[in-house]
Amino acid sequence: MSGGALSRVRSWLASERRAEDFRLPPERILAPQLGLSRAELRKALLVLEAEGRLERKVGSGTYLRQASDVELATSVSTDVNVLAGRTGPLEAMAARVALEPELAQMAALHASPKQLLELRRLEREMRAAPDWSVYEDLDAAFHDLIAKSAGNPLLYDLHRIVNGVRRIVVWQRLNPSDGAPQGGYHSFKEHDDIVSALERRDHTGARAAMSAHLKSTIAAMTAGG
Amino acid sequence: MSGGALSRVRSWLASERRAEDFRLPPERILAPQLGLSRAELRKALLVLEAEGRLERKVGSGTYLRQASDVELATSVSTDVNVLAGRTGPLEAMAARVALEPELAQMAALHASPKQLLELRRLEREMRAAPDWSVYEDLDAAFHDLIAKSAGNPLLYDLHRIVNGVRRIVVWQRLNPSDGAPQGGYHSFKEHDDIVSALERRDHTGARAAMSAHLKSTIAAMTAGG
DNA sequence: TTCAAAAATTTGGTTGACCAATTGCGGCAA
DNA sequence: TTGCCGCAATTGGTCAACCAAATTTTTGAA
Repeated sequence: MSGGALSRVRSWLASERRAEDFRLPPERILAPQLGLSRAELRKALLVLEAEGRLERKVGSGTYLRQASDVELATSVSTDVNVLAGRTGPLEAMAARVALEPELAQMAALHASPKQLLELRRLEREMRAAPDWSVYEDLDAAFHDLIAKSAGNPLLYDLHRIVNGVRRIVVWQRLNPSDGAPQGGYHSFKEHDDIVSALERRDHTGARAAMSAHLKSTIAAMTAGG
Repeated sequence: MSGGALSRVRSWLASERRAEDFRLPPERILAPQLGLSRAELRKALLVLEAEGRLERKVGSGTYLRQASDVELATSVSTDVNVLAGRTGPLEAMAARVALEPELAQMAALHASPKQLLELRRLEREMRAAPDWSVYEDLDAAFHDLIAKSAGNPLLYDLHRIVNGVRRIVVWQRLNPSDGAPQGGYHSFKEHDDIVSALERRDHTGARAAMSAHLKSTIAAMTAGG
């Protein structure tokens, strides 16, 4: 299926806004209206049903689900590759600057002792990473655990999207022959500062340490580092 | 298609982890392995392809795409109803507190003159809203436009998810007989302050005005307002 | 023996016929 | 007149046959 049928059905849905219990015309009628074969239409409907956008009942019809609310977000692509494709490194960083200081602040208040131990362990393993790919895995896990420790499920989900996008953007720039981060790599001390602030339960310190870390990362990126 | 075929294929993929260029067995071979008809398997593969998980090439085969990165985000639920179901009002506000001051700051730098005129128009219409449902529509559009004006596609997408969740959470609390916002409603002045700062291109002022607006909203919520 | 073109095979994609589930209408009994 | 049941029509779902694209093998010429 080319994306054509799916986008055509989406466009049609957007132009045919109805109440949330809107019943679509039968497939055999809608398909020719949209210039599609019934099979093509069915594929698009299948994807939309899997997205939770529609409900299809044999013998009854196909119904739109809670259109006004679902539309608001279902047009948001969570295909991380698509998001990464339209996100530059600095844009990804801007999203991190928005989310991660807030998450660090919340983590200082909510992290469990076990989570703090794990963060300290990850911080140490990053210093010993044998190459950049291992370092990046550990770095993503480090930031993911901070986000999880914050205790806000919605913010955690948003962070996971951003973390996924960021990883793809970073992988596009990594040269596998670049070896490993050296001992003076700026992030090592910054990660230490973050974990120390979390351990002290210093929420403003944790926020400041995370902001400093991200700004330092942006500076290194814009310096071509 | 019951969810059975799709989840069966997902489980099989999870147990058969391979390198990112993993080529799946041909449909005619994999279907009987999974106890599915070829048609059932094809529907599951279609959904997974739409999610960006797979790439299917006629005459060549079906390939897994960047599993380690895609997995990071595909387990994130973007069904706004599901997200709303596990998000309380204060948690939704925490997500807004993280995102919207940053977006307001960026909007002050990037908004077009046309977008500023539209924001001013929305701000005025909100003062005249005949009931809460109209007010909420305008309010969502107001915040959506600020997010769009910021010029960062990833942050805009994140905001749309949050805005969708927030709308559902708010609708659960709205009593339709509550009438309309009164003339002294705190948000009226706060929206004015935000738009004024944007018009002045005052990015720190815009950030502060948005923060104040959100804190005021939280205070009203926790006071039972 | 090697290389290029043609043929055969393999793979995912489409189609019309038919199947399964639901709805609505008409007829009949109380 | 009302309620229930059976049947036909309608709706989405499945299937085997066939189609389109890519890959592999075979053939023929140099």
